[in-house]
Amino acid sequence: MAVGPSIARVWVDSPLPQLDRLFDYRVPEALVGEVAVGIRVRVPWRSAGRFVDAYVIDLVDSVEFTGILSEVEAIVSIVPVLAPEVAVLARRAADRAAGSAIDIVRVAVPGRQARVEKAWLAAPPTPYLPAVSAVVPSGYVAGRIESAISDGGRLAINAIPLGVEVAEAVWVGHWAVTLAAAASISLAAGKSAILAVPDYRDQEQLADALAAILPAQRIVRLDARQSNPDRYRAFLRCIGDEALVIIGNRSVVYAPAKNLGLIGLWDDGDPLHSEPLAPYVSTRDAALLRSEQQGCALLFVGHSRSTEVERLVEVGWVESLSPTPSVLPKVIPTAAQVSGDRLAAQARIPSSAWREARNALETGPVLVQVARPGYAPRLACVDCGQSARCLRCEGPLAQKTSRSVPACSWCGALAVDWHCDNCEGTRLKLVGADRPILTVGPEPALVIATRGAEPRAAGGYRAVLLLDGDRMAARESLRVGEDCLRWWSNAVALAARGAPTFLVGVGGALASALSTWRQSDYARSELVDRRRLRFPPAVRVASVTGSLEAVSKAVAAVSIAPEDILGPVETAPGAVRTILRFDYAQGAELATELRAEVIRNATSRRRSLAAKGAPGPIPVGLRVRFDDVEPFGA
DNA sequence: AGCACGCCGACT
DNA sequence: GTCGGCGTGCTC
Repeated sequence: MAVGPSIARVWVDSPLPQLDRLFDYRVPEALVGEVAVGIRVRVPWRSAGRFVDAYVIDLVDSVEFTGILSEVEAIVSIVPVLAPEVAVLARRAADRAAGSAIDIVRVAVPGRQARVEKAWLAAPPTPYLPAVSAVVPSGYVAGRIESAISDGGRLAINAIPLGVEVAEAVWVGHWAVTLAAAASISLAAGKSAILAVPDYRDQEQLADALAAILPAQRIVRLDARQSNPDRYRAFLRCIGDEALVIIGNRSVVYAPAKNLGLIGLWDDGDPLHSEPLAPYVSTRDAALLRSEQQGCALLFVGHSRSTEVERLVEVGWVESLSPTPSVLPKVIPTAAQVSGDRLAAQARIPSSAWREARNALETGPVLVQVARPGYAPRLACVDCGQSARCLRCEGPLAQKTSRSVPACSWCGALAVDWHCDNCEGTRLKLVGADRPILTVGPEPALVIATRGAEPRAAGGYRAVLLLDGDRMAARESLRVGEDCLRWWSNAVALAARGAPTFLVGVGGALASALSTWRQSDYARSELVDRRRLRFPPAVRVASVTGSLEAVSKAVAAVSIAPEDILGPVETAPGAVRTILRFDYAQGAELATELRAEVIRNATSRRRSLAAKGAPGPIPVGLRVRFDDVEPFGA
């Protein structure tokens, strides 16, 4: 007779903070041996006939709880979707952020799809997968990346700003090749790898780079763009015995990877890596926690360096690695000398840049990066749809405002008497953002793209113009410098080897950091400033939001003194926000105390049902957000 | 969230 | 006496 542990300890699937702990249920005779750690079950809740979903976190023989235990009602699925190490990670990440573990689990585990699950369970257990041979990463000191992966090391890798042809006419950034090679090393050693990228376009590149060196059966995509069945199917593939490389956007960091050997993050400074759902744990922080917990390697790869990673380098947690030999792209800041050409001066483009871009356009694609709103809609011929070009210099036409006469973004010439050079049409229309273009060919083309949405060009662009640098740099934000450097650096990396990039209208430290390609130095000096000003990531911050009474009460209840209490300021009608500024060493304790306040607020808050007739202010709960940089304009 | 428990004002 | 108001507390 099979006897198993008879008590299941579960996390119930509820957003209520006061329920974020283990609840014990007896495993009925009929389910002993079937109820397993990591599976979803259904348990009775509060009163007869009511149930909630729950995850089995532990199976034990005895329990401290002295009341009467209820029994597990039913098994939702026998698949252990919440791996023990992911449960531990969820607990630790939630604790650090004063949030609920189940909120992390909700991000980590996709919804069940019965049909998909049935097919997966019916499939033969782990078909044999082709072996993987390790690919040596190119462009870095021999053995450095390899040893980091085998020793569970942590590196901040400066990516090589070039494109690589990984298959016939398939070009990707060198960064993708580096991460793919790293994954192959891990897989060859029998360990899985998780690679997280900020967005879909990056994921495409990474998938291309991986496909070139790994069997398709070893690659799993797990991202938010997938349909629920696709996502669940991909998720289930991770729960096997074979080492896989799992790629996706931020939630992929919680994938149930078998025998995890490596976590790689591309462009950790991209705001898409920050989680908009409570408890707002960024991919970077989750990766740091998980790599430490599981002893796996951790690679941050980027063309520029975030201040957060630079801080980790300075405290010695992460080691910086630059390409050997160094690769220096040709970046020409053109802040001071504005063109002598009268018309080009109007558009504030130096004539040298203007001339080179024009010449480059004879031989191949040219990229023009513009700031997000304003310029972005392109002008096209009403009749044939071709993009409108300047009659004088072939530059892109744009409208400053909806009322203004279209003008050339390069030479400034007004597009009066314009005609289409394709069909001789004379009318222009604004074309909104049509489907995003991911790639362009090697033939001459003028590509105008908003920052962060630049297509990659086969063989690289012959010239790159960073047109709205001054506009981007003028934004009022704590992170404006590192953001600009990231946007520009990523665009620079799309240029062909030796092709020029012109940074228009920007000077100073930012321009020299870009032209000398020393983003780490910039991050370091930025961090010096943040230390002086006591801004994150030199210090940590947490925001506390809610009604004035709730926030005041919570802040007053904190026993340890943060360095600073800023606010409260009104952020919405009836809601205020206070910011606590504190040292890293205080983080854990502060999180614990604020968490207790959130729970206290949730359990004591009562709506005045008397005011039914009069719709009073919407009652707001107490919300705590750690490392919230939004108040700093990020 | 819901839902039961519990302790004070007008009632068959 | 007791029916029922909704503030308070709990969920294994």
